[in-house]
Amino acid sequence: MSKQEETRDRVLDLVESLEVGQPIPAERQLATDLGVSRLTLRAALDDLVRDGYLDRRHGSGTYVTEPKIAQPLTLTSFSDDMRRRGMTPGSRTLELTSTLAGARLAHRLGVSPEARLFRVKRLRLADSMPMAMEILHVPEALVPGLTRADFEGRSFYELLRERYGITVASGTQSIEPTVTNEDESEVLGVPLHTPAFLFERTTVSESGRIVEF
Amino acid sequence: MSKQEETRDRVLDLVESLEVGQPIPAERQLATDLGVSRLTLRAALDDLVRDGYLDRRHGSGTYVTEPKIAQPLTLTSFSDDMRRRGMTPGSRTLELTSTLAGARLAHRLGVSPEARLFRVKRLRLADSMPMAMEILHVPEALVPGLTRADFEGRSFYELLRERYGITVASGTQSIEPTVTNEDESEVLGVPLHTPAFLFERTTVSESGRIVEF
DNA sequence: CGCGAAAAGTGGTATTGACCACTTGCCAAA
DNA sequence: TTTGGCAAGTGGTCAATACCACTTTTCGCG
Repeated sequence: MSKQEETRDRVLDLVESLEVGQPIPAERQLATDLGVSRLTLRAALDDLVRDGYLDRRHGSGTYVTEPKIAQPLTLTSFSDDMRRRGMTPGSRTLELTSTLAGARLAHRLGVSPEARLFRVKRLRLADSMPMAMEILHVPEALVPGLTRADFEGRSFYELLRERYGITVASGTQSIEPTVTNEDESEVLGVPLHTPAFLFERTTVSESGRIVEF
Repeated sequence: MSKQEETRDRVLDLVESLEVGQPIPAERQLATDLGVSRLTLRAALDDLVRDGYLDRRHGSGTYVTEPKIAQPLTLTSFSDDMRRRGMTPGSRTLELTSTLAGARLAHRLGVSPEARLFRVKRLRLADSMPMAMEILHVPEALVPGLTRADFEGRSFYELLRERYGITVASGTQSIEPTVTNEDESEVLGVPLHTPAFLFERTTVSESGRIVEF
């Protein structure tokens, strides 16, 4: 964890504790508060601005932006979406690990930071062409005994319903532009820094439990 | 012109004078050579790496990459391309100015740096939706008396043929990913830093003259 | 009281110096 | 000759400082 990344997270915590439209402390002030140089802080802020959390105004200050909502997309699975476009969906599971939730994810999922989560990294295919990379976080308690094979050839939502009796009730999805990093470029087979979209989805089950992030 | 941009251009000149695969001087060396700080130089190099001119290798050096060729796209105009996709093409001319060629453009177009060029900035539409922004550079000598209206409602290639008797013989096009800057975001009506593709096209007329960049 | 200039505070950029992480190639020891 | 480690050179990161450009606020002058 580089100092810049650590700073980014610390600032993000601060940002989320503020109201939308409120300014964050000045760069010089915040840098000394966090014990880092202004350069490092600025690099961290650059990230947050790029990710849409903050808005810089030269000569004025840096402000918390409204949460990115984008389009309130209809809640569909990737599988459905691709089929509608006349393509054959598929997926390949790159990684299925068990991790601790940690502060951020725990907050978003509404579980204890010590709760264990499945972290699933999937490559989504359309007509056998890599289309997207997906990272799911699901509390282990909700889907005990999940295995890698469970993800092949079916929608995750179907799996939830048929095997665990969990019906998806609602969800919100945000979408933001980004560019692929090295790892992503490799698995997707595209050049470095190919533009891509980052989807962030939170799904709530019928029983009110947050299922997926 | 900020120092960083100026540095970028100077390095780009250097890069284009080197063979593909050759390393450029070390950052510390190059920075003192150009009389700028290493940080400034690095910011310039970041740009060039992002644009695909250079490849950094930690602990080894920074190397000139192969020229971006992408797909040897079939030579089509935007108009044709859109029609093939079942959309109605259109364009809006945002800007039509007369400029001096300058060193870089002169080299690419094979004209004198003092030659005057038309600089045409067009917004390309598909079914009235902004799809792309296009900047053309055409030597004035080739298309005397070009006006803004000439660009509306027809392909630029058709215009060349019908009015000036210039038939496009061949062309090369490269494509690279980028994100929109502030100006582009505004005219295209998309959020800042939306991923986009940057097309770079050089067109050669039947008589061997380079027409467009 | 109104208004314009100045001042203070903000982000934007650049410099210098230092240290770390990684790669490469040389050279001595086996 | 082979091999291991070490040293030099590279890009990657961070700190401290300074100055510039812009915005907002303040305050004095009319």
